[in-house]
Amino acid sequence: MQNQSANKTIQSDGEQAILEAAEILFAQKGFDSVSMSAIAGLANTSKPNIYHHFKNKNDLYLAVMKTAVRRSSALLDAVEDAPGTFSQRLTGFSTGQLKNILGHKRSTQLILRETLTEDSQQGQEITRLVMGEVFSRLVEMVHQGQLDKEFRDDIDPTLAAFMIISANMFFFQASPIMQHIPEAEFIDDASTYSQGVMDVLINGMLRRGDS
Amino acid sequence: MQNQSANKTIQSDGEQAILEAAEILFAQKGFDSVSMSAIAGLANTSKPNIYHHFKNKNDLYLAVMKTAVRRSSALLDAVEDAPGTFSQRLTGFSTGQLKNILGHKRSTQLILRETLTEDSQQGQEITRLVMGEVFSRLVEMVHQGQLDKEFRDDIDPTLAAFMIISANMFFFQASPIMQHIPEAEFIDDASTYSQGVMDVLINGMLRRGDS
DNA sequence: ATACTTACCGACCGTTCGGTCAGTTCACAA
DNA sequence: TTGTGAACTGACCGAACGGTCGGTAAGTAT
Repeated sequence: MQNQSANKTIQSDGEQAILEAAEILFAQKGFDSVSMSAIAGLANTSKPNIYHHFKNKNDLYLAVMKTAVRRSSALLDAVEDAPGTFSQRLTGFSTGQLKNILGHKRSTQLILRETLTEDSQQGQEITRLVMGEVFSRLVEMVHQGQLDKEFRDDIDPTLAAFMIISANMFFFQASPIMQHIPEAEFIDDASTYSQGVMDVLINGMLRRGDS
Repeated sequence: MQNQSANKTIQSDGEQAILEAAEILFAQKGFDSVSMSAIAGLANTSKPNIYHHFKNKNDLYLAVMKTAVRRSSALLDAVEDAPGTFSQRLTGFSTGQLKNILGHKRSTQLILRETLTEDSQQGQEITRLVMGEVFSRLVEMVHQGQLDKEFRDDIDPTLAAFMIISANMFFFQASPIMQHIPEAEFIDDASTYSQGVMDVLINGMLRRGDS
């Protein structure tokens, strides 16, 4: 038992396999619906070996969440300081976030699932952390756009940011269901969707009399 | 054993208590995290009595979902054929839906939870049903607004409808987390939120040169 | 009174759960 | 070669799970 209580820095091969298997299963079915035996089976190891690396089921879950968060917030920095108008930068940020979400479906599902369970104090804190990060950057960007007289002054920047995030998150969440609703073709093309959403949103935020 | 397999028409007092307890717990923790004993305890009855009314745990869950859906779609008809511009009607519809969501948090949480679990074929069908209902009406309303030359022609009505729903759903879902983010004051006032969202959205959809 | 049905319950069953224990394998340092 | 700690495992534990059994209490129709 080397590094426990989710203070990971270096993982062995076996530990990595356990984390991956756990992430897959936890994202698919949720905490309680996944047994340690199932994780062990998918990771091609034994149940006691999991307890050799993690002190209990909850500790394993937290470790999975932490790696998910780390991965999610890593890809965020790239799109931040692009050039162009705030409309363009905002659109870039939004499409980037959606691409990020769809590129890490398991992590997203994991985090999104936490928003629906009242208990698990720790899980909600983690969620708040990763959500708050994206949120703050978006709010700041919108606010700068207002100071630059590009966006209307009478809209709440936090609300605008929230709308962008909600459009992306709900797109991900509702995809499997919307797939079966024939009218919604946009669900199959994330970039078209992102484009359309930001078109309406930006158009609604722009000052009148600008380009 | 009288009426089983979720083909309910009339419920006795005891059965109603079981359904209510089950709805509360299922919404709070999810299917697998709730034990039949816990439901029996909350309903002030015994576990075997639950099996007298429902043939198994899954049947009970489906029964709970059905009553939730019935309640959700009932409150929908009121706001449909209001007078006014399409902008006003759309705003009314949206605020009505959000009020409906917040007035039936347990049902909403139950349905929202189904969107995150891949299995449970039946549950997803139910979700698709109740979501599709709202969705269709919204799409039709936006489309009419376009034919009336009130809204831009170059936006996808299904996408606009989706954005409205996503704003409402994600508001509900993210509330407990946004509560702890100080910048987001709008989270405490649903009607202000709804107003702000629809302001941006409608503004983004309006034809230029109209009032 | 009798017979039948419905609502309900204590006790119990087989199974699976999270978690433990004693012990093995193996790499590597002394 | 021996020692040591980390990686790993089969067998097992008490507890809790979903579900069943036999039976009771109460209403109701005959």
